[in-house]
Amino acid sequence: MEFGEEHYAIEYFASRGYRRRRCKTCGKYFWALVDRETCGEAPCEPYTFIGSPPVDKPYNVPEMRRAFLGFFESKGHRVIAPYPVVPRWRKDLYLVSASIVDFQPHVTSGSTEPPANPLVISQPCIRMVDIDKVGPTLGRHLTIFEMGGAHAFNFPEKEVYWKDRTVELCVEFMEGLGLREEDTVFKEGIWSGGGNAGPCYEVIHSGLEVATLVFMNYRTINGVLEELPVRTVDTGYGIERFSWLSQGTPSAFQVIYSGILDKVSELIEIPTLEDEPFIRYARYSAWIQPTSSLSLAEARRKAATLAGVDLERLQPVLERLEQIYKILDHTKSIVFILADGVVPSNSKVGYLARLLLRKSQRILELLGKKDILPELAALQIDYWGRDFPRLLEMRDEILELITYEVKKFNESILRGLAQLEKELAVISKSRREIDAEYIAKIYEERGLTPDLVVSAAKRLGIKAPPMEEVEERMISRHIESPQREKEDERLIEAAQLTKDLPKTEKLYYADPYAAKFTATVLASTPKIVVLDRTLFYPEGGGQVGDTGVLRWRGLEARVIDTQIVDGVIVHYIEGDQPPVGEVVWGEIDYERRLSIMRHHTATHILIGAARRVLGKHAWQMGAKKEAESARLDISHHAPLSRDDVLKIERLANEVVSKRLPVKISWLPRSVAEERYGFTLYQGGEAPLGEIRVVEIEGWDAEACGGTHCANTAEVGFVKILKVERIQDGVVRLVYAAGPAAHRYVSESMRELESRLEKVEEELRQLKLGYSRLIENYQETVLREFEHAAPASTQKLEKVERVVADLAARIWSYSKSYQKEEVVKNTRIIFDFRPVTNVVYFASMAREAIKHNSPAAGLISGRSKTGMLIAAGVNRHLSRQGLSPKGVAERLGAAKIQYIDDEVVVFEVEGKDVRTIYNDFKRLIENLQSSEG
RNA sequence: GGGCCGGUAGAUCAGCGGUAGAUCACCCGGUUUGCACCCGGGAGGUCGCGGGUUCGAAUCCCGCCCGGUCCA
Repeated sequence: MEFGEEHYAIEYFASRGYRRRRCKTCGKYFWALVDRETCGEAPCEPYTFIGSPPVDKPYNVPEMRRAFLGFFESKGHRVIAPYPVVPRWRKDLYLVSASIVDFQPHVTSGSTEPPANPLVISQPCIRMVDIDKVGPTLGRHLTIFEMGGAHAFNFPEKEVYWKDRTVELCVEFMEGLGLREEDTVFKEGIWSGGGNAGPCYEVIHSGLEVATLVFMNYRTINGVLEELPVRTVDTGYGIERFSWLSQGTPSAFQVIYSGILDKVSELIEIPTLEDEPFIRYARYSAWIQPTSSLSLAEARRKAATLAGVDLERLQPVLERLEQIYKILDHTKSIVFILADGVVPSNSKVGYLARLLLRKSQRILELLGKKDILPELAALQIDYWGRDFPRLLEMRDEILELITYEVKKFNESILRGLAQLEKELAVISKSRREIDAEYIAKIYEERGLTPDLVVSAAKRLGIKAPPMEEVEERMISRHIESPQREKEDERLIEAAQLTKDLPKTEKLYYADPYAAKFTATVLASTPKIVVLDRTLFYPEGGGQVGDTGVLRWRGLEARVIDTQIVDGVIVHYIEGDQPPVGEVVWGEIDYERRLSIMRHHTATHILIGAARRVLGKHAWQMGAKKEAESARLDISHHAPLSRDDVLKIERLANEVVSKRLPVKISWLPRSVAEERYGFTLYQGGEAPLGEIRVVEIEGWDAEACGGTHCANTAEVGFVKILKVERIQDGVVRLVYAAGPAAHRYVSESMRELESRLEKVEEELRQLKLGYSRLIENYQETVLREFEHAAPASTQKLEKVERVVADLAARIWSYSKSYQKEEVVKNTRIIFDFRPVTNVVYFASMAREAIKHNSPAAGLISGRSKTGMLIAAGVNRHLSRQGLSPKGVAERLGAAKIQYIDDEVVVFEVEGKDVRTIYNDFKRLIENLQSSEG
């Protein structure tokens, strides 16, 4: 693409006496007041501002920003507050890379009014493309910079200004700084992007490109230029570059970060360079342009040679400085990105945040300062937060995310290194060398940077290829063809049918509670029906399409799904096919729709709750609202704790019970953004035109096209059913609302109950089995015990102890005794045991009465001669006058086998168990009543 | 969204077509009691899930799930 001279030869230049020339070095055309052979842009010429700034006085970045905004404000532009660096209003970009991005595509396409016209903004922009050049080029490349954008949008009915005025304003602004017009060069250029294109001027001063003036007035359709209805003046003034120009320091970083450099140097030593050679080198730094055929080292050497400085002497200090510059730049980018609620992850913008963090952390580790990243970030937040308050608002969250991410990174590296060393140990036995391919593979698989792999290899005495070769290898691995997107076949079919049809009238917005309507059939196939108007909500914004029925002349079609194609709503049907022109009577599945609405409103309630519980970094990453349940994906770095979930659920239900009205309003985009902020775009980019804002007052406001309850109370009840981590940095909540929630809760309770019953039964069986097992063992021991009479007293005592211990265990584990009842205040415990033994029974009785209240125990068993009984009376009970001896007498003991303070074991004859128990019980009852 | 790597005992990992292993942690015994002790013994595994190939699959193939990583 090329634009002829006529696109650049403007009235302004003619009247001022500018001439068009061609640069001897780069061959590009430029316009200038005075005769010159080259365009003047480095590297056609070296920088001339370094060491001798052409601006009246030094400006730091905030000062230059104020000067810029102030100038254009005085020229009738309204100052607009900067937008976030993460463009949630569009999905084709991860980061805002230019000020015009703020107004694309809605304003530049003409579908929305700009917030002001003309307007001026200083927009922080982030570009990752030149990340590897940041540092060595001394500030010409940055990942984050402020683009001073003066924009005018020219509509057919309203012209604001075009090329002449744009150039005039530029010249005037620069002259205000003391930059003489004679030294300024306007280089012809072409700008294109996003299907739009136009001519532009690159504004050069003292070798540096300080601004670009773009005139966006074409779109390219199949390579052919076509005029746009809205012609946009898109100017970008490099705020940092103007500041640099005004101070003439060797590097731009000295200017940009002057406000924090002192504090940074307390954390990490920043070397100083002998001024003279560094200034000379810096003037030629534009020659540092590493490409695939020119390595960074070679580019640096070239600049040093041209500057006539000894690179060998400069290099060690220079390299350290470059690393520090990188850190300064990257940490600023990080805090801006994180301030907009990005959570580092392994995909999309989260990955870019992670990339910056990891690159920074690696450099710090190489510099021996692996712990200071959060502190550096804090310095950046506190400094830039003065001009961008949202950094301060997010301070704690940003630092938390950074600390967490660094921790994860360290773990990942450690894990990777352990693995690598093992592998290398094997390699060292045979080959004793690794190749670039291997190093690249390790980086891709485990994230270990080449320098880590090489140094690990060297420790083991393995040869590694030079870095250049590795870098080349890594670049070449990524030249792969992009994937083609699969289109939904159903939608293709629908698109053909709907191509020439008018947009469907959406009845569901007027009254989301309406269920019945009539409409005329505009098109139909056996599978698809298009009506002139409909109540059926088409799938969109994560809300599923409606189902229902269409009826006419006694015929019927079941609507199984609803979709929208370019504004035309398509009903997918089963059954009869309505002819075109037929008036049909439609009814949506009302209960289903109501449930979906409850789920949709619940989703808005939940995202508000999540942001309050987890932090402002919690953004909606996706959502789906169906009839049975809904799900919401939110960005969050850590797994959700049970407590987090409970809090979110509780907050959500509080909002439900507060009966907050859900208000719907249609607002111009800029008004909505100003009123509600960019959290509007939870659901991603909003369609062009006015924004439909769904607001739960004091809680949540989102751009949303879905159908909602009129009041949060209708949601009824929100229950989170499941929480899962679906991706690094993203957690998913699955939940249900209203009757659907009730169904889930009651079903799961029923299931829980039946499972509990099973478990209890199993436990009972297990205990029984266990006690039976012990008892069997017991029997063996007891037999031995009985036959051991002639053995030594010592041995006998030992066996007795074992028996007593076992009895206690059986008692405490099984607790499966026959009966427990409380008579007045006394607990009576009764058990029957198949195995009889005096010691065993005594222990059992003793266990039975271990309570902090009056308790009596009765253990009985059938012995060879009759019944063996053990009775226990604990001290709480014996205080009331009942002694073991007394019990034995009253129960008719034939022979006392054992007795102590608490327990008595005796034999009885001719009585059954029931009688003995009743006697025992009466004994205690009488005792009580006589006491009372 | 795509590519690559991985998922085997509580932890870290080996095994990669023919009876599931090592180290640490755990339990028992001994030894020691200046401190990642040592010695002997032991318990612990639907080899992520599902399907296929095979006489035979942790191992090969396909699909899914989970984790890591790189890229957009």
